Amino acid sequence: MKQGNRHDLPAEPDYILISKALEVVSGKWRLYLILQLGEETRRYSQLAEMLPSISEKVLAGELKALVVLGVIDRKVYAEIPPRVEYTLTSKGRLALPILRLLQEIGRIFN
Amino acid sequence: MKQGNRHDLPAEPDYILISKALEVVSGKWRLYLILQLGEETRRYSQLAEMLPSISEKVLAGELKALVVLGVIDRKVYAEIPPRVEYTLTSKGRLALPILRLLQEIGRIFN
DNA sequence: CCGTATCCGAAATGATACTG
DNA sequence: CAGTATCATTTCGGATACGG
Repeated sequence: MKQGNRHDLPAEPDYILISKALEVVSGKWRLYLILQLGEETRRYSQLAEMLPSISEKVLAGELKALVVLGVIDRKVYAEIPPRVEYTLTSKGRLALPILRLLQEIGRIFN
Repeated sequence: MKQGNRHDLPAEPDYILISKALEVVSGKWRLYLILQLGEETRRYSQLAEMLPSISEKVLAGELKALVVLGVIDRKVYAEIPPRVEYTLTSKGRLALPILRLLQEIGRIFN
């Protein structure tokens, strides 16, 4: 009979976790958006300038998705004209170093 | 006037690198495929079993894309019946630890 | 055994005009 | 300023049948 099955599974990849990770980075702009934001706080218009060729619909949609995922926070100021600021959440800051490492992958295969 | 502009750019994310990195991981199955393969050598049919719900067209397409990217090697044996084996390239093995880290991102946002 | 060819529907992306 | 609404276009994933 089997005894002591520590290490029985050779760290089999978990599709659920991978899908969730891909939600965070996937899309043409999502990862780039997170990396551009970094530890800073940025207004909507600043982000729009940083990603020159993204359409408004897509930018707004990606930001909304990242808020829902818990990657970024959205703070609205009741001013005129309106001001909306985006910042990484604590989870987002936790993930940031790993996401920065992903750029190394790009370097490897370039 | 400005002097000594080392570090003028605060490590601005490079869209080219990021795109390349996303090519490696993106798609519903690509990252999962790499992680399942790991350091092993696997036949086409073995990979097909590991990803039960992937269609043949997509599996063949993803494998071909990963070969072109330089992530995996494809080795054909002139036997009957034919045998085709896939293995990570040296670049692929270099990238593997980072790709495994990506699963942690999934854990963070679960 | 290891794919390719074809077709289809769904999803992602984008251009543009408009609004609180 | 910070988005939403609408429509057009492109890309993706999947089912299935067939080929070397």
